[in-house]
Amino acid sequence: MSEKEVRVRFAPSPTGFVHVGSLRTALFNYLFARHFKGKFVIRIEDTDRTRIVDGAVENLINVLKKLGIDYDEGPMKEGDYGPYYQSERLSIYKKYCDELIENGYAYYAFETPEELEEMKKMQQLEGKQTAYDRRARNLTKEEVNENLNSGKPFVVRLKVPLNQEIKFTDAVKGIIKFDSNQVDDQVLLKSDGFPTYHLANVIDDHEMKITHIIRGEEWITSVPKHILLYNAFGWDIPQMAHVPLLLNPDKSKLSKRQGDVAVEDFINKGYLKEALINFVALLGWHPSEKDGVVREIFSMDELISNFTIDRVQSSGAVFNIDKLNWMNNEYIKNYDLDNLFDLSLPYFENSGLDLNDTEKLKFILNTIRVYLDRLDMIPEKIKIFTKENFEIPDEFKELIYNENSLKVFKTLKDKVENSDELTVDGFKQMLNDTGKETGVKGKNLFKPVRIALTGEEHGPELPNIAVIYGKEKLSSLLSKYL
RNA sequence: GGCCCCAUCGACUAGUGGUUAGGUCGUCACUCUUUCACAGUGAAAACACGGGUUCGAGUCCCGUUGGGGUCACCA
Repeated sequence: MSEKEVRVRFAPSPTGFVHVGSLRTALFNYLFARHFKGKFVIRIEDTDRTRIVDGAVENLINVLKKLGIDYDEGPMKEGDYGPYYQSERLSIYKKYCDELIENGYAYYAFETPEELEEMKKMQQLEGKQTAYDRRARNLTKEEVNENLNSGKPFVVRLKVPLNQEIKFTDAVKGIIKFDSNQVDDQVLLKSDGFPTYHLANVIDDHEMKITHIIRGEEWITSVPKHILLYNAFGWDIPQMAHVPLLLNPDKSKLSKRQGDVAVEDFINKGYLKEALINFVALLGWHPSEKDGVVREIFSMDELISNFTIDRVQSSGAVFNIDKLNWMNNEYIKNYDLDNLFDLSLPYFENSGLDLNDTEKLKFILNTIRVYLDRLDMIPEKIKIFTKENFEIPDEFKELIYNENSLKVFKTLKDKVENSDELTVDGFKQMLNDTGKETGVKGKNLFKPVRIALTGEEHGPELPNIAVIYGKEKLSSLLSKYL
């Protein structure tokens, strides 16, 4: 057996946003290709003209790019096996489809959608399984020609051989068998001249020399049709790998009904690409634990070097947003501050803070990053630095308006005003000195100061807040209570 | 319902015949921090069930139950 170059493909249909399930499939394909130094192809499955959404392809490529998933061949990146839009390959499908008919592997059918609907209804009424009853197989050559010549709309259907066992080995599921009698005479070519997924996908995967098909588990039941087609053409069947589904918390197939599924939404909410990739990769896949070392955080390069199909889980994985949040926070805490700042800047807009004062903004970001699960939590977390003329909540009034606190505010204010530049350590020192000089300590020292400065009981480190405020604001706030 | 797939803590998973069944998220407690968070330590928490095979099954086989997917001129 000669070593063939690994070629995998991600074959989405351009119907709009990018589903996280699609992202996971794309990622697995990408990781697999990169791991084996092969090629990652993107092919657009746009054979359903009714579902095409403008700009969907651009959006898709864009999202993948944003997340660091690049491809070798596909839209806007022509390779040796294009075109990569199925809608531009119609003549190829036509050619092969004719071949199938000629060799008796497929046949013309002329039922109208209404007739089919009627048939289905009858089957349901009789309590039978609904499936095409293969009636057009009985048409004589003459009848077929007559229909064709009269311009009657037609489809081409797969002529499924009866009483056969169809068997294949899936790289993640193992051996899977089907009874051919259960397989529908699937439509291969629609009446509008476009192929269905089944025909197009088999032809393209062959023509594009795809070696491994990595896709979602929902495709398993259509594999027999594909195998029949490969056999009819006399082609080699690529290695199949059906990866488990991503699930809602209730274990049903991950859907929009139960929360966000659009990758765009996650990006907009301020999930970092590293976190998204890391998290999604770990849904249904996990490297073996080498020497008992267990890890959760992986860079893209580490994912690539570790990724193999045999480590893919065979059962579905619930999309656990809590863990994503944790992981995103891990990345936010450890990210290079300058890079994180670039990503964060949009979230500082309309905050009232001076966007040109990057040093200050970075300092603020650095003090609040530990609280951020997502970048879009920034506005909420920086409110504390910008609010004006806040009221002291009733429950804290007693703590603020008393003799001790008065002493503290007064002393601290003097120190602040007499200081040179305000620093974290400097303010810490002032606070300590204030405690010593006034005799107020512990909770009675820190809590009133915090509340006087922020109006809130909890928040970031006091000295950081002081530095962010600056001398002027600090002393004017303190003055209010004197 | 037919067909197909799946089954380890609430979730993600490690485990490939001999383990006190390990880790991560989440939960709870304690420590640290004169706040919250972070960090650290610890706790509760799982092999769906029933039969085999075997000296020995979470690991292999069969069945049951449960969950999921799919049954289009959509992908």
